Amino acid sequence: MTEPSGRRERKKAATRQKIADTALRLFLERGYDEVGIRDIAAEADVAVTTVFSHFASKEALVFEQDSNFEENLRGAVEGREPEEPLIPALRGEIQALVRHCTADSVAPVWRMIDGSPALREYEESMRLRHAESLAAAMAADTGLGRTPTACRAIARFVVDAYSVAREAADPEAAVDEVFRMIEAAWAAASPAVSR
Amino acid sequence: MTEPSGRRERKKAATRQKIADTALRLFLERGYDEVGIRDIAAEADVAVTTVFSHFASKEALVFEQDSNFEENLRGAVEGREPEEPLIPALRGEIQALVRHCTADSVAPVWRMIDGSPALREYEESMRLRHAESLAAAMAADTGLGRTPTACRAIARFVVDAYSVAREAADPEAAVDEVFRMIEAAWAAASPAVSR
DNA sequence: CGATTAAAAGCTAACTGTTAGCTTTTGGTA
DNA sequence: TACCAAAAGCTAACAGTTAGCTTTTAATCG
Repeated sequence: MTEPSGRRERKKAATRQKIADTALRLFLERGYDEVGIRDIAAEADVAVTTVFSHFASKEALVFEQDSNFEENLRGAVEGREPEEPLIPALRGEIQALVRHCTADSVAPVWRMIDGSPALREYEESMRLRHAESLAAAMAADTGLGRTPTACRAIARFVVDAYSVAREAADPEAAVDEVFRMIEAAWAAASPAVSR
Repeated sequence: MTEPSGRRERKKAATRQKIADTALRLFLERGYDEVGIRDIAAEADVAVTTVFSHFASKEALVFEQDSNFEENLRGAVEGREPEEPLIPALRGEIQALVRHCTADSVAPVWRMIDGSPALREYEESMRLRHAESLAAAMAADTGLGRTPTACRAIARFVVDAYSVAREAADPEAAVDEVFRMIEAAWAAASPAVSR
């Protein structure tokens, strides 16, 4: 029960990275559906079980870096200045995320995702988990003065904004458009307005 | 290319029904994860391939009757009186659907669904398809005067209302609460208000 | 240093949902 | 009756995933 001095963790991380890199490369070369787990394992020179000890599923191989989506959203709620309004903070976060996924450097990856129903489904259900986490963060902020139901609804709306924007012709404008709607919904959920 | 006189279709429907009934019974008896497709096929006395010729997946066996969710939503948009406002019509539909799934008679089924991550995911992705269909119906109604992006967003919000309400303590009140927010969002998407 | 422990990786073999390919049965029609 | 096409069946496989067990190896301790 002492501090591990690093090499083990580094090797583990290296293995993980090698698997992710190999998988992504093969996916882009041959197409997601054309690459099996056994192919990835062979090419990365690891056992199949090792792949699954690092990634929960085949789809997870594609979204390995996006684990900070959730954190970022929660952070936008928890780490904002006192009296800084919530919705614009969230809009900023979503705007940044949308900008990030529409960047040219990752375009092939997103084209692949859009082309695979399995990956689209996986992404949506991932976003749902993010929405639940966001709702929890909002519900924990007592200063907001909204019901848990309103928080859950807004959290979903925010994640919807991301999804809708990604398939819009002008994603950044779409984020603004949807957030104007969310702002209104948020205002309508204020206790002063309801009834 | 003549009119089939019925028996064939009746037998087919009977087979389908028998499979669905058997599956649901086994699921409720033993739990969703404890029942395999091969078990269902054996108990219903059909081949495994027959199960899949009637249902696209194991999860679909659970949601066999819910195919009208989509129709109902589309119908609420397309089949309403001229000048009848959209949002209340949709609220009525969602309210009816929520009431339907919280009825005592189907409670065990929904308890089962809530207990299985696979089923919850499947349901959510089903609802997403419904939202897309709803968005298309809304976009087709030229009288609404909203952008396609706004339609897509509202369609998702409406489906969110259903999901949020289902997990709320008082589902029907939650529908009303979320729809007050949706109403505001819809108003904010009006061309007159944007900017 | 050598002994020990536990994490990480490997191997094999299976399970489960799903599909392809082909044959048999059966209702409907000419 | 002969024939057609839909429905159902059978076998075998594929692909993702997991369980069970063994081997390697980084880190710790006597």
